[in-house]
Amino acid sequence: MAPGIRSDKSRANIFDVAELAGVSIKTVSRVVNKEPNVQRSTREKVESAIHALAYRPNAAARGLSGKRSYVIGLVYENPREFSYMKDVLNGALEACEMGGYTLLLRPLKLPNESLADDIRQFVLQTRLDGMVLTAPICDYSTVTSLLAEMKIPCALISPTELREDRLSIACNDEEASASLTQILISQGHKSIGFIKGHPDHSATNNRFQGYCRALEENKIRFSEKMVRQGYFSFESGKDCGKNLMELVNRPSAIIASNDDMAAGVIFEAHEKGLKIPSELSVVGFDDTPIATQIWPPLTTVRQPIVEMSRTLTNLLIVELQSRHRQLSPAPFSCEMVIRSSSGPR
Amino acid sequence: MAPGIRSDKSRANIFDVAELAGVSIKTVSRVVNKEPNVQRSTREKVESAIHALAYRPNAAARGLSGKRSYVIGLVYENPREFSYMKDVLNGALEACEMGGYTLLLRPLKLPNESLADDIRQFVLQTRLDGMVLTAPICDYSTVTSLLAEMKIPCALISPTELREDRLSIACNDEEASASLTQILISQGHKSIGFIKGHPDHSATNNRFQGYCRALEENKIRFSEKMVRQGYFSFESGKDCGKNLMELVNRPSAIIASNDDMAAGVIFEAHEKGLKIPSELSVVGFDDTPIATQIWPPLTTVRQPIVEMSRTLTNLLIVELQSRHRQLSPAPFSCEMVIRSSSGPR
DNA sequence: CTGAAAGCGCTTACAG
DNA sequence: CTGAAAGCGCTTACAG
Repeated sequence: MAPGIRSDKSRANIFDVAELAGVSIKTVSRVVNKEPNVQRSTREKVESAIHALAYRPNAAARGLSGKRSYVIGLVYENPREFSYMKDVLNGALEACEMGGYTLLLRPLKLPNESLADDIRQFVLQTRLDGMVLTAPICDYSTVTSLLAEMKIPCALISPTELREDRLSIACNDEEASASLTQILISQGHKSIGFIKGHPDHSATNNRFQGYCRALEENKIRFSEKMVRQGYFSFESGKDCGKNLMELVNRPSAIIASNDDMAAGVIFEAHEKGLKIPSELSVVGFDDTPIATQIWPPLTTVRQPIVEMSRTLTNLLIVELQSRHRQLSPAPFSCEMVIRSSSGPR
Repeated sequence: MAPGIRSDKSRANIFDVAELAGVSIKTVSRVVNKEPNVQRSTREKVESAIHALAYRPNAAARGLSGKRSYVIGLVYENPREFSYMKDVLNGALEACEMGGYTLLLRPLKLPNESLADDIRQFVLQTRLDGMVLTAPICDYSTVTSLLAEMKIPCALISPTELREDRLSIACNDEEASASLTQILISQGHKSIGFIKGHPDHSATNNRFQGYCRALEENKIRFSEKMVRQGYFSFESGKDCGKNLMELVNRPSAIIASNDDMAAGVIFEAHEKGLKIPSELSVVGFDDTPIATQIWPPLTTVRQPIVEMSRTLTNLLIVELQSRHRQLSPAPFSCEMVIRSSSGPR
């Protein structure tokens, strides 16, 4: 139960706090909004009144009188496999809860001709203060320029292009991919297949580049035949995997650009009776739950998605509150997770 | 671009609409809120003014002056495997979008001593109008009685106890489980292991009862030795599966109460070199993505979760708007999905 | 460092 | 069936 000092109304408002603290409502407002220029003793009086009355500012009143809604939108392509988005969601929720913001979700279907218009409607309807955009939506200039025009600050998760003037976050995909490839090479693999991700995602090219670099550093000749275009889906992994396994000189290892595709490759290997890892090593990216739920468990790369999303959303909140641009953080590091789907050739 | 009739303000408000339609703001309000007692011709004038000005009611103003926030909360236990929640979320989002409501998420950790207090804070902070509760939170009487006391209408997804006075939704788990068991029995299985779900979920007992009934109907003696207590997690499925496989008379088939646990059983069978389905049939429940991403693909039961969640949330919205209790829908039907993880003994 | 006044855009309660 | 007035609980813009 909340302390029941007043019984006539269900909740204390700013006048109640002002009265108890012996100040004006404007001063209460200053304290609540952490504005400077409040005398320490005054601030303390107000804070204790707020505490005594269990006062919580009314979001509707704030939204109506002020120019902000304290709402942040999260726009994403509604995925079949939600593991990645779940982490993005949890990170953003944590940051919003900490910062006193509300998170609103807007799943979208892609491709979508009315994308920009859908997002415009979303902004107008909810009057949100800022927006978190996930890949690949964060790379569509129709979207980003619309939001710039509407003056909605936004924060991008893993965009293709890192720009100084946009809050964004990324991880060192290229390096992680090179390390993963290097591990396989060190285990004696010389013929390594690579399944690319969806072409619209920044991670796709970065991971591919890392693979190429590791081959080069080890003087292994790159071959187009070893590369397939996937789309991050389990099915595409299955198809590409099948294709690679049916090559006359089939690779002894396959790198899939995410775990779902790697699971597809492993599924296909089972179908073909190929033993993993003795006959074929398979590795993925992301360390989503599926990595430990298939057999054998998957060697992969852990990306700190929750932390990235939380950090980015938090920076967006700081930017909204301070009304000053924030610097994007440096790329986050990934971690190799070695399990039994890969091994020496 | 919205039609730019006015250029002094960014958006039309209720006064602009009233002026253009030649009525009072109260009449506009009536039309917007679909109240009866508005003359047809008046309604049409107002509607065309609304359209011409691209008017959208300001949620903050509504929330401040009215007694409703048009916000619905969704409370759930934050799961490691999000497949089920993803469907719940999507169904609820769809219903909210259709009905002009906003959905707010509140993931919680269980067990949680301050559960009721966390939910109270959530309600007070967001001033939500109604709440959707998922299992097992919907069965905690501390939560439901708190919400009743706070007069927050709520809607329960798969509660243990279906009550006339609470909006809730369920599927015919018991029947689906009996059918699934019957399929195995018809294929010649006489020794069938069963892994229960988390004891706090209603589905757990229903699915177990269906299993028992099918055995009985086929005059197969029930044995406690064939039953294990799982917790819906992959790990618990692995442990229980291992346990059952190590019995002197091991079962020829195992029913796991959800897909994640069935995936755990299959993982363990791979570890032990047991062939599926020739040496062991394994079936699950829910038809989540993992069912088709492991090898061999899983025989399971499809529960129309998106549809259930959408239907329930929609009923809650109708209840909130009409302020009249709605009847809970009849249990939804599940569908058998036969894949290759099960087969004749 | 602090406060009095106006106003955000709706709904409620009341009147006719 | 329709409308004029009051007020929801804050913030803004201004004054001191």
